[in-house]
Amino acid sequence: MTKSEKTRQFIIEQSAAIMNKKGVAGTAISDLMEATKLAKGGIYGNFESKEEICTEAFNYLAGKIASGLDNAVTSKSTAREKLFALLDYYQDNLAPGDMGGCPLLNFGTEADDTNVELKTLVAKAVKRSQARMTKLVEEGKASGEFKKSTDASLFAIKMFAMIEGGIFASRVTSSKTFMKTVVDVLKNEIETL
Amino acid sequence: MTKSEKTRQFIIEQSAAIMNKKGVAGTAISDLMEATKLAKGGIYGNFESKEEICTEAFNYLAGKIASGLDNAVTSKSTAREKLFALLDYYQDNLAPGDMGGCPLLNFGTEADDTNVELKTLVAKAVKRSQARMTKLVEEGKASGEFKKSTDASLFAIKMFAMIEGGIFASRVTSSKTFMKTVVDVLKNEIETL
DNA sequence: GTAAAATTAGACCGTTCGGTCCAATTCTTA
DNA sequence: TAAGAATTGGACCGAACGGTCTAATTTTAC
Repeated sequence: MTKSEKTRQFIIEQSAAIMNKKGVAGTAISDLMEATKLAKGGIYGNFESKEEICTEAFNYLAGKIASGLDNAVTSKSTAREKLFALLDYYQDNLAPGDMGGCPLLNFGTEADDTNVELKTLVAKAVKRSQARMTKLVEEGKASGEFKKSTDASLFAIKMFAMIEGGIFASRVTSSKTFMKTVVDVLKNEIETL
Repeated sequence: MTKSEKTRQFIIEQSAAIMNKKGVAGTAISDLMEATKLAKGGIYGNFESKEEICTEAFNYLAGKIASGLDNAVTSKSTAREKLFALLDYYQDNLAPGDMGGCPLLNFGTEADDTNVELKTLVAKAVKRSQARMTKLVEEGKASGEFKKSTDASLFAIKMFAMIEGGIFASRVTSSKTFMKTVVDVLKNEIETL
């Protein structure tokens, strides 16, 4: 990894955290200069535009969450445990107030009326998230843990919506109980699949 | 209603639609000047700051939705019908792509790390939304429509999370099927309360 | 170690930002 | 309808915006 590749990655990571909190429009290049301790030339020597930084920042965050989820999930053996671990990951890493919240939600709500390319990127990440959940339920059906009559993708959609809604409500009300309630409800429903 | 009161209200309404779509940070005063056909003095003669416009814009949108929901709900007689009407309202008015989406979600996700006062305002609106749903379920319990064992506020939290998550997913993926699925799931669950 | 290549600092650019201010206009009231 | 009050247009302000460019520095490769 060459020096400038490291610098580029460093800029992406710092920018991602800031943009996830302040939004893309709310983040100025000067914010990134401050966070990275780089001057303007250092930023624009590695990126063509703010747009590019924003795209890479989202991809970085989405990838980080994806691997975090994969990590949490693969350490478990049953489908039930895997779904529980997935829920715990969302609850512990995306809902708390000190984090920026869910990047899908943050970038998605900002982009949906303003930035077609970013919106498309977020839409794909949403579908991947759903697909991951669907797959876990399917696994449970295949292993005999869950009923064959369970509609995996239907439950995945429901679960995804509740998680994102729960993260939103928890963050805006500054209370983790909201997200906890949502996760508990989902865990109870998983037991009946 | 004096002239300037009308102008003020007009500015709020125009600004609300724009800010709900482009976000607060993404909306410039020049956008509001263009939309209202007013010059800068016309705007700042009626408001102290962009912040104030933004606050009023959110209050306007939240109020509009609240009265829209009240309207939809009061036209029905049973609790089941009222909850269905509420769901239909969200599905028809907040999820479609040509609308700006749910203001709670839009203003909330932007404000939660950047604007404490607005965040507080959104949090209150979230609680009112939940309270409305809780009340409807409670009414159903009182009338004998729903089981006495139903946890009204628990179901309200679940419903709220699913609605907001559904709106988000539908908008970012540009497909109404997501929201439709969520609403159908909720309607089925209401039948079992 | 040195020369060439890549990278960065920071002055600079035109534009746009939120906001002020006063003259001109438009409403209000009698 | 005339005088006074309220409202608005638009020039103006300093600051901040995203982005460019070049000279200086740092990496890299030999």
